[in-house]
Amino acid sequence: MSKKTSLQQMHVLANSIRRTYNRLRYTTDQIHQHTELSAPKRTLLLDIDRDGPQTVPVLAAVRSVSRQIVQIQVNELSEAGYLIAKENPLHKRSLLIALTSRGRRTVGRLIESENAFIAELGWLPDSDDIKTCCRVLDSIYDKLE
Amino acid sequence: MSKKTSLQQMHVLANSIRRTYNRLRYTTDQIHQHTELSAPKRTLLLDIDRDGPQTVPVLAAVRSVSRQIVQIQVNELSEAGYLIAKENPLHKRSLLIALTSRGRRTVGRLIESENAFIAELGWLPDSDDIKTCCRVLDSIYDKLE
DNA sequence: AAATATATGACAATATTATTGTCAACATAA
DNA sequence: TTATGTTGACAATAATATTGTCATATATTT
Repeated sequence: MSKKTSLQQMHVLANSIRRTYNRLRYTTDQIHQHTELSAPKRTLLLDIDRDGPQTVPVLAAVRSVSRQIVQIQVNELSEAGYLIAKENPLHKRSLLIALTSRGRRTVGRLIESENAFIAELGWLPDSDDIKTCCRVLDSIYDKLE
Repeated sequence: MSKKTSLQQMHVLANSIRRTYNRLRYTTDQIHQHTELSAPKRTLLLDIDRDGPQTVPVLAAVRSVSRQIVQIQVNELSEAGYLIAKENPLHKRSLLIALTSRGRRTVGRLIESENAFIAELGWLPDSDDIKTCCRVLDSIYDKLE
């Protein structure tokens, strides 16, 4: 496989990532239309649910966006009762943003709704292929850090 | 492999897609910082370069966004001399949006810059893995249509 | 310990992206 | 031909995001 061809493959992959991301966002927007949660806010809740309480600057770095916009989203989600700032043993000023019990219940419902949608779709990619896909995407993410 | 586990895998994959997409956008924004082209505009140019002239409604559908915002972006890119509307043999009113020669040169430079970045990075995923990754992402895109 | 540099959260101003809704004119289908 | 749908233009608005500033707390260096 020539280097040129691999480069071309990467452009094709980047395109697939982009359009699949957009369609995923569109589809999940539809699924969660009745909630007050936008795509970035759902992402924040899901990230914190999966990876545990984190500081705002860390959440921003993971998402490759400015810390200011994450701060705003976190503040709004906190006001709405989904998130709460907890003491950070490693840093007295930068608090850990955690899910409230309401936030946890909401994340549970989000995941449930998406699972129901997938079930209705009646299709999933091959399990090993999913693993490969995650591995490739995560390695790209890591290399671009 | 139980159904439950596959569902969980899908959530993990969705997360990998989202964060890799965001990092790709951030990185390419850096690479093309000196140009006047935002990420959505670059995407439009690249899409038209790869798939040929298309109508605004089709470009919007592929991207899962409203036709109005695509119309605006196309109009701005046309004013800037990157795109031009051409007669559509299949539809007298909905014109085909095509690259101008300036647009083609610009796309060439975009791809060149990204290739140079990848070269500097000195790393690419395994070729077969890229193929698998594209296949999985494209099948998800298709199923969610 | 003191001085310096950095990080954080709050706030403001602004830009960009995107949605929704409307309209007139045209195109397509019945 | 008539009915229906599509398209591009325009407007109003919302959401997302960047950039910059500031005061203060934290971390680092001397």
